[in-house]
Amino acid sequence: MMSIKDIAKLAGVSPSTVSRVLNNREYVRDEIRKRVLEVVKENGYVPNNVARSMVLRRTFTIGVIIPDTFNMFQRQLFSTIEHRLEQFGYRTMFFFVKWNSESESDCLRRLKSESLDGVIMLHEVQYQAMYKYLNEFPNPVVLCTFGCENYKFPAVYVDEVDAARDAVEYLIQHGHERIGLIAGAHFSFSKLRSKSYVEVLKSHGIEPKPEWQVVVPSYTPEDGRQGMETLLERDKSLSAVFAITDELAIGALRALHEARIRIPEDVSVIGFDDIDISGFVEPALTTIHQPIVEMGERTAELVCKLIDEGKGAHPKVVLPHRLIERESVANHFR
Amino acid sequence: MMSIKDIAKLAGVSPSTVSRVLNNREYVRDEIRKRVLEVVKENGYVPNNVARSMVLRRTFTIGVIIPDTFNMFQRQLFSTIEHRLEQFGYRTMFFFVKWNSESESDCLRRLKSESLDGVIMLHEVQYQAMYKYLNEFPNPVVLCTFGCENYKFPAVYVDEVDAARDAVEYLIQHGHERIGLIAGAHFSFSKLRSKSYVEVLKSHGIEPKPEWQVVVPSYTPEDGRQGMETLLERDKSLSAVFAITDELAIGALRALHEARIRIPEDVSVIGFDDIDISGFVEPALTTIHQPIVEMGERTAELVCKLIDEGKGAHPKVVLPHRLIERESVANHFR
DNA sequence: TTGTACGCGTTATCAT
DNA sequence: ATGATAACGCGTACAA
Repeated sequence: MMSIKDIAKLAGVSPSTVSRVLNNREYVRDEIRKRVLEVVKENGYVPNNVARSMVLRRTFTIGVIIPDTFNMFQRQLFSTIEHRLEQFGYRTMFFFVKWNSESESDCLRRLKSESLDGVIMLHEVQYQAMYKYLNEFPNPVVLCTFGCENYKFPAVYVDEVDAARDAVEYLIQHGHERIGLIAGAHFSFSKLRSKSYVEVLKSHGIEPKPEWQVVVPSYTPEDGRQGMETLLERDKSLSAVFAITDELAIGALRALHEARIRIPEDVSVIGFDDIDISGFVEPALTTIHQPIVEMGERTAELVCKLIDEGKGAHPKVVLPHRLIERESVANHFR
Repeated sequence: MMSIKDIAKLAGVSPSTVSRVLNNREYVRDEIRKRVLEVVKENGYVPNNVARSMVLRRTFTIGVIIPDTFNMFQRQLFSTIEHRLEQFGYRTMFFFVKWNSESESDCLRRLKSESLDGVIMLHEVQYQAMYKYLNEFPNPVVLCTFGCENYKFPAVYVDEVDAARDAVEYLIQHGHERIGLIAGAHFSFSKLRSKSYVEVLKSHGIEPKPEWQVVVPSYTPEDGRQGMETLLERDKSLSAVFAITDELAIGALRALHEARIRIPEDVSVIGFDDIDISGFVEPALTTIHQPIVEMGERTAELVCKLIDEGKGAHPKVVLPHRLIERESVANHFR
C-alpha cells in the first residue's frame, strides 16, 4: 500500500506538504498543491485511517449499540442514523448485544478498545456496568428511543405514556371497553406503555383485569401470535387488543385469522411503531406512528453537535407521535 | 486513557512483557504473568485497537457491502454474518451503498482507506470499478447471494434458476396456467428468476405473454402492490402470480385484498426468500426458502478461512433451497 | 512557504 | 525470561 511518503517522493515534496494539501491547510503554494493532488489522483492514494486515528486520537467512529435481534423498527432507525452520521463524516460501528450479562460485558470490553468519538444506544441494556462506564465516558453518549433514570444522558424519544394513552383512548372512543394488552419483557417502553393502558382504563371506570394482560418474552410476530392465543383462551369476550409493538400486533392478527375471528368486526387490534410493513398486512394496521426518520436524524445530529461543542449539555428531545388510522379497529358506535 | 506503558510501570515490568502476557505468548514466568494480569484487571485496561492495527497491519475488520435500502432478507443475512464474524474474532464494518455511481465511488473511496482484512458483498453493485478494485484487493473478497461473471470471486448462493423453476412448476402442478410475474430492477437474481419463469412456462407449452410480466423499480411491499395493480389492470384472468421476493409478494397480497379478490381462491401468490414475516401475513405465504442463516454463516466462515489459508481458491458454494407450502396457493386440480 | 523530527500505542526483533 | 529499540503512517510543532 502506498503511503504519504511515496506520494511526497513522487511529487518531489516533503510528507508534511502532502499532509497539508490533503487536509486543506494553508501555506501551500497553489502550484505545489496542484502537483500533489495530481500525484494523489494518479496513484489512487487514500490516507490510511488507522494511522490518522492514531495521531489524531480520534477515530471518526460512532459506536451504535443495538439488540442483536433488532426488529424492523430499529432497523429503520439505525440505517437512518448510519446515513446521517456518514453525512457528518463519521463512520458507524455497530455493537449487537444479546440480553445476557456475558454479551453485555463483552460489548463493554469491545467498546473500551475502540476509542470511539461517541456512542449511541438504541438498546436499553440490562446491567448497570455499561451505563456506569458510558457515564464516565469522555465523549458524547446519546440514548435513542428511551431515557435513563440513574444517569443524565442526552436522549431522543417519544412520550411513551402519552402515545400509549392515545392508542387506548382511541379504542375507548370507538366503543371498546373489554380491551386486552400484549406487552413484552425487559424494556422500559413496555412498562411505560402498559402502565398507560392500565391508567386509561381506570380513568374510564374500566377495571383492567389481569387476565386481559399478557407479557410475552420477546417482540417477534411469533410472540404476538402466542400472546393473542393466550388472551383468546382466557377471555373470549375481548373486543379489542392493544399490542405494544407492530410486530406483536402482526402476530396477533395471525392468531385471530387462524381462529377464524374477523378483524376488526369481532376483535379490533391497535399497534405501536408504524413499521413499514404495517400498512400492508390484512387488515392494514391502525397504530401509533413514531417519527422514525426524524428520531434517527436528530440522534445523529445530536452526537455530532455534542462532539463539536463539548458534552456539557444533556438535552432530552421529545418528538411528536401520531395515530395512524387504518383498518384494524372497528367503531362500535356507528 | 491508560496505555501499555502505564500497566508496565504499575506492574514493575517492561511494555514488552505486558504485551507478551496479553497476547498469551510464551517466555513469561507464571508469577509475572499473574501480576501483570492483576494490574490489567484492576485498571480495566484494554489494548488500543488502533495502535494494534497500526503495527500488525491488520484491522481484524471485515467490510460488508450492503444496499442502503436493505430488506428483511438481507437484514437477517447480515446480522448472521456479523455474529459469526465476531465469533471468529473479527469486527464488521458496514458499507451501505445506494444505486448510483456517486454512492458507489464514495463507497470505493472509503473501502480503500480502511485497510480491511476481508470484504463481503451482499450487494451487487452496478459499476465495474468496484469489482475491478476488489479483484486486485490483496485480501479475500466473498460474494453472498450472487455470483460475478467477469471476475472469479468466491461466492455463496442458491441456484436461482433452479429455485425459481420449483416455484413456477409448483403453480403449474396446482393447475395454474395463466401465471403473472412481478420482477424487480437491477439485480441478477431478478433476471435469473424471471428467465426461469419464462422457460418453465414455455416448457409446458404456455406462452408467457408480456402483459403478464411487470418489472417494478425496487423491492418494497409498495412496489409489489403497484406491480399487482398493473397486472390486474392488464389481465383479469390471471390465476396465479410469482413475485420474485417475499416483500413484493406481500405488497401483491395487499393489492388483491384492496381489490376484494380472494387469495388463494381467485388468485394464488407465491414468493421467494422466506423472510420471517412471511408466515404471518394473511394468507400465510407459500414461498421458496433460502437458507439465510446457513448462507450467512458459510460466507463468514469462508472469508475467515481464506484469510487464514490465503486467497488462492475461489470456491462457489451452492446451498439448497426448498419450497415452503403455506396457504397462498390454491390447488385447482382438487 | 516548506522540511525535519518526534510522537501516538502497540508488537516484533534482537540483545541480554 | 525479560528489556530496549525500531517500526507501522500520519499530523504537527518547530526549525529553516
